[in-house]
Parts: sequence; structure tokens; C-alpha cells
Amino acid sequence: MPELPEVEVVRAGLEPAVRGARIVSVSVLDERALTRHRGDGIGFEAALTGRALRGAVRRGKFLWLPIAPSGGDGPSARAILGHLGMSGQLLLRAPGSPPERHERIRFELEHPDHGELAVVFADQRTFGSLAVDDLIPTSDSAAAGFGSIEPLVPGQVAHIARDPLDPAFDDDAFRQRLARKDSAIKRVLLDQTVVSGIGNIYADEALWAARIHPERLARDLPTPAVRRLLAEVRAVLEKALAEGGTSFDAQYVNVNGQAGYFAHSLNAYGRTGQPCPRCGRPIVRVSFTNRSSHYCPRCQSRRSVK
DNA sequence: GGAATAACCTGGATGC
DNA sequence: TGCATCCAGGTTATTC
Repeated sequence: MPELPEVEVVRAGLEPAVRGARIVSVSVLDERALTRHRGDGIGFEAALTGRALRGAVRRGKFLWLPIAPSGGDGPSARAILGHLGMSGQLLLRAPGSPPERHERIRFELEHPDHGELAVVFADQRTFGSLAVDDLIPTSDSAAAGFGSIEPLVPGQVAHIARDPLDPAFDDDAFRQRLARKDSAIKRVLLDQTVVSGIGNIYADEALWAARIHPERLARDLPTPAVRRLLAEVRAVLEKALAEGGTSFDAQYVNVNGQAGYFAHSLNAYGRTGQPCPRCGRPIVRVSFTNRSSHYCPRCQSRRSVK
């Protein structure tokens, strides 16, 4: 389940491989991997073949590879936009390597320093997708995301909020947004237009660390609780990033196909019935908007939040 | 306009 | 052993 740390691991792995590389060929094997693309597979291949890439950028769970303009100079006008969904993988492979299981799209690249290589987009559940999208100015004129200094963001990502690790993330604006939200705090944490990069795993972990019940109304949280929550969100994301992300199965791996280790550090998510690491009371799991929420009923009281 | 819900999808786990 | 059912969950369109 790729959330911010997992996508950042992928971005960091792709960056040196794609920066300055030229796309020699593109093979769309399954057009379901282009649900975000306005056009068909043939058009996708034609739009990218022969073009050069400038790097890898991420905002929240979205990442994109800016495409150099045909002249080579000036700002990029378009990018390859990607979202991994639930089970998407971007893998670096040797040119002509055997097809991956669930391989959907393959790029053959020529890099001035690394030579020939392949970037493979594989996706078991086909919730992820790639697209060619136009870049537009960011609403706040700040750099679009991690890995870029340009204030240009794919149009499909313009509505996505900045993530808590982004230097341009506005803590006060986030707090004010929460104060107007008549929804459970966990639902708000999962709303990518409010704060991006957080999914079910890290929402549960951050709420556990901040001792906040997932069904507390966002607007009822006092300012100190919001500050504590933001601090714990950042701490959880940074720790997961340092450990290479969370892998429960083969659904999340880095660009080399390796799993992350953060699953060993989880305190609440997926630990139903196991003792809370803080107080020892069993972690409970409740159904929550077609999802699961895991929390400690003692540490995360529905009332006493300060 | 804001909030809640359903649908998309595949494969592993579980129960019979 | 084989079949049916459930579950995982990010995003978005639809509904309320």
C-alpha cells in the first residue's frame, strides 16, 4: 500500500536513473494502466518516444517525471504522471529483461552515464496508472514537490494538498482547515486535498502516537492536539522513510524489488488483539468507511484530548 | 458546498 | 481438492 514513504523511496530510486535519460521506446501492454491518460496507448507511446526526462518529482502519493521540451531548454511543459494505487510498482530492470508479473507498461531508456536500462510499471490490482499530463503553475508559486525546484505541477495533481514533509506545508492553514471540518479526524487525514501522503497505515500510526481517537471530530481538536498530531505524522513518515517503507507482502517494493522494514515498527495498524505497546490493552479494529481503523481504546480515548 | 458512499480490481486467506 | 466468499485500500464519481 504505497503511501508517502513508499512513493518517496521509489522516487529517490528512479531519480538518478531517469534524469537526463532519453526514452528509446515505450510498450503499453495493458491500457488499464492508462486510466489517468487522456488518450490511448498508441498516443501515449507516440508522445514519449524519443523524449528526454529531467528527473523525478513527488507530491504526496503522486510522482511525475518532467519531460524536456523538444528544444532542450526552458521549463518542462509536460510530464509522465504516475500513481501507484494499491499495488503499483516502478522497477528498474536491465534492457530486454523478462516480463514482470503484472507488467503493464515498459520504457526502454538510454542514459548518458548508465547506458541502457528499462523502467517497468507493474500493477497487480490495476488501481495505479500513468499518464502524460500538462504542467501548470503551482497556486502558491512554491516548488511543486520533493525533487523539483520548479513551481510546476501536473494538472491532475493541482488539487492535491502539500504533504507534511514539504517545506511549503502551512501548519496554520492546516489547523484552520481542521477547525472547519465536520468529519472524523481520520477521514480528514485521508483526504488528500487537506493533507497529502497519508494512507490508512500511517493515519492509524500517527493517531495512536498522538493519543487521538480516529473518530474524534476534526473541528473539536484543540490546537495543542493538532500540533501534536502533525508532529507525530511527521515522525511516523520520517521513520518509515528511513526504514524503506512498509511492506506486508510483495505489493510494495522499491525500484530494485526490495521490501521495506517499517512493518516491524507498527504500533497499532494490523495489530488487532495484540497488546498496546504503551498500556498493554489489546488493540481493537473497527470498520471505518470501507476501511479498517486500529487503535488503543485506553490510550486513545474518544473524549479526553488536550 | 460539504460529507458520505459505492465502485473500480486482483489475489491471498478462509470456510465449507 | 475445488469452489465461493471475504478482505485489503487510494481515488473519484455519484448521491445525499
